[in-house]
Amino acid sequence: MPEQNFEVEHQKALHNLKQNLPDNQDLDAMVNIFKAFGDMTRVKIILALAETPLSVGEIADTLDMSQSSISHQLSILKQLNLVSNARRGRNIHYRLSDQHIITIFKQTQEHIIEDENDF
Amino acid sequence: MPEQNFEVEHQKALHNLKQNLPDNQDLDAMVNIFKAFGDMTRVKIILALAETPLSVGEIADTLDMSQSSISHQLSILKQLNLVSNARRGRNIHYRLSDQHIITIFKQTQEHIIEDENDF
DNA sequence: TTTATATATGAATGATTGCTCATATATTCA
DNA sequence: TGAATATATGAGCAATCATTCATATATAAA
Repeated sequence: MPEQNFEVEHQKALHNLKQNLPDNQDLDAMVNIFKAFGDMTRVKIILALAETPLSVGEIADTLDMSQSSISHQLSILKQLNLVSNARRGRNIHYRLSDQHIITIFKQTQEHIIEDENDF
Repeated sequence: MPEQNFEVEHQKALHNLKQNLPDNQDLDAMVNIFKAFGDMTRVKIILALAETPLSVGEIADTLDMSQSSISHQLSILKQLNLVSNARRGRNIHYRLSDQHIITIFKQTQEHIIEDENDF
């Protein structure tokens, strides 16, 4: 009876899930990063910074958005350690903190592409 | 003058960025997926489904949340093709659509872990 | 067919969020 | 030092969102 075997395995997995509920605190950090990625402005900022470090003004100019708006978003990205900044002359240049970010984006693109092929 | 060289390269990159603005339509799909990942309930659902397919009721029970709430969230995940479903007896079982999702989560965990090591 | 069970769905609501506007802070230049 | 420039920040507002509650739908069991 393979059908019953499946059911037994399923019940075991279900029981394990209830015991091993994923830790809220660890997941929180992940959820916050995904929240940061879940906004078009921030994604565009990240993609721009993937090409070259940029000042706040350059980003605002490139994305055709207000300085204030960009500054607000950068402070969110900075708080999450997704970007870092340093003064350069009279500007402040931002850069990506690490390359994982781009890997995550690429991985997501692949999911989307596979999806499109389903039709 | 390496300093000026840097500046020239930077100006080139900046100019390219303005011409090659990332395509809104493509990015939209990505942003929507990240939005889906940017919620604790949905992340927990996904992590649970990574272990085994589950019915709506089983998910609600495992996460200790209302059936309605879980059902609403599942419909969001389904619309994005992140999960699929199929009737099994009197229940409806949900499963992850593809394994990319877990890869993305793991990649994000690695970013977080590297971050913690900075202190 | 009637009843029970599982899931889906729509409206309402409180909370979160992204932008704008005004203004504060900080650094450079004259 | 004083003026100009670049960035940051706080309050306010409209829009989005996650949950709840009530109820509809659909399948299975009796």
